[in-house]
Amino acid sequence: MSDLLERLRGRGWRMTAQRRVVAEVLNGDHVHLTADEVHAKAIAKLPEISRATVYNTLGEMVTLGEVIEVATDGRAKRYDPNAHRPHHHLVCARCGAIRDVHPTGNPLADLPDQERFGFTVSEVEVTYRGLCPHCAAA
Amino acid sequence: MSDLLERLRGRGWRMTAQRRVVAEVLNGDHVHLTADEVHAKAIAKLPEISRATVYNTLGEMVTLGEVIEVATDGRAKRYDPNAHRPHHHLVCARCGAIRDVHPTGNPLADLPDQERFGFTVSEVEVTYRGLCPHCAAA
DNA sequence: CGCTTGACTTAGACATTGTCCATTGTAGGA
DNA sequence: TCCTACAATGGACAATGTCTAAGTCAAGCG
Ligand SMILES: [Mn+2]
Ligand SMILES: [Mn+2]
Ligand SMILES: [Zn+2]
Ligand SMILES: [Zn+2]
Repeated sequence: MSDLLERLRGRGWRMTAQRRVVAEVLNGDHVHLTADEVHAKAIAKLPEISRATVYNTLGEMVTLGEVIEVATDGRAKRYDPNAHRPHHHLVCARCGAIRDVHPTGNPLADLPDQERFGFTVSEVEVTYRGLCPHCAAA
Repeated sequence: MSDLLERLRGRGWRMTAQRRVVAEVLNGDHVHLTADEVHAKAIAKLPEISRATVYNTLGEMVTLGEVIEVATDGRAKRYDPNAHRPHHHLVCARCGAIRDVHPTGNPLADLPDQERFGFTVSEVEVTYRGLCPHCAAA
């Protein structure tokens, strides 16, 4: 079952049906759902779950570092349960499909000092864009 | 004056006071304003300019490739007049300050074939995050 | 077990960001 | 100067996200 759920239990969370369902919906690989997509899938399992609870629960998971917020387009944020293995994203410009990718090399090392403007740089986020096999064929 | 304005004129744009003002507001380096920030600055020069016109004009500039849309946070898109020199971004996680940066190396080359899942990858976008000198001092 | 209580959920109002449309205005050529 | 196609405007609407007041319930305790 859900690793995510186990970790949350271990953090002293009160276990409610709503939180269980949100965690279940987020289970899996290459999962990058918007809050409203999570809500829709959650409703299928627990019809009375509210939008506010989905937003609250996702926000808490992010705060705990168990879920990552990803903003690949200028639209809705996406929620990514793959929080414990650093990775980047490959996005289809046409259909929006998103895959986790693990580039070689360290982009942080590619930013020279004189390009840092005195910033303390701690993090880097890489988004590759292109066409997925299906969209490229069309 | 505005290079941007010159290029737009060259593309056969009808020159209106509104378009002139939007182009003026976007003039400069390291400029990454939201649509509503552009609107606020535009109003200071031309009080009757409407929000819809600012959105329209920005959208047209993006379509023409004279301005880039940047989505560094999950909030409002930002509009970047630096469209003719490829670059990436360095963002202060605290105050939101954004600088253009030019990393060495090519991140596209760092994505191995087996990490491409059959995608045709054409573009890569890198966002560095950290603290600007001012925020790091506080 | 069945209370108690503070944490959780809910519905819906509200905020922000962005899009669309019908109407009015005007830049630029004839 | 006049015409007209293109542009600007205000406001309705849509999508996403935040907040609050009131009701509900998980879980620790007697
Ligand atoms: Mn991911
Ligand atoms: Mn830029
Ligand atoms: Zn696709
Ligand atoms: Zn800062």
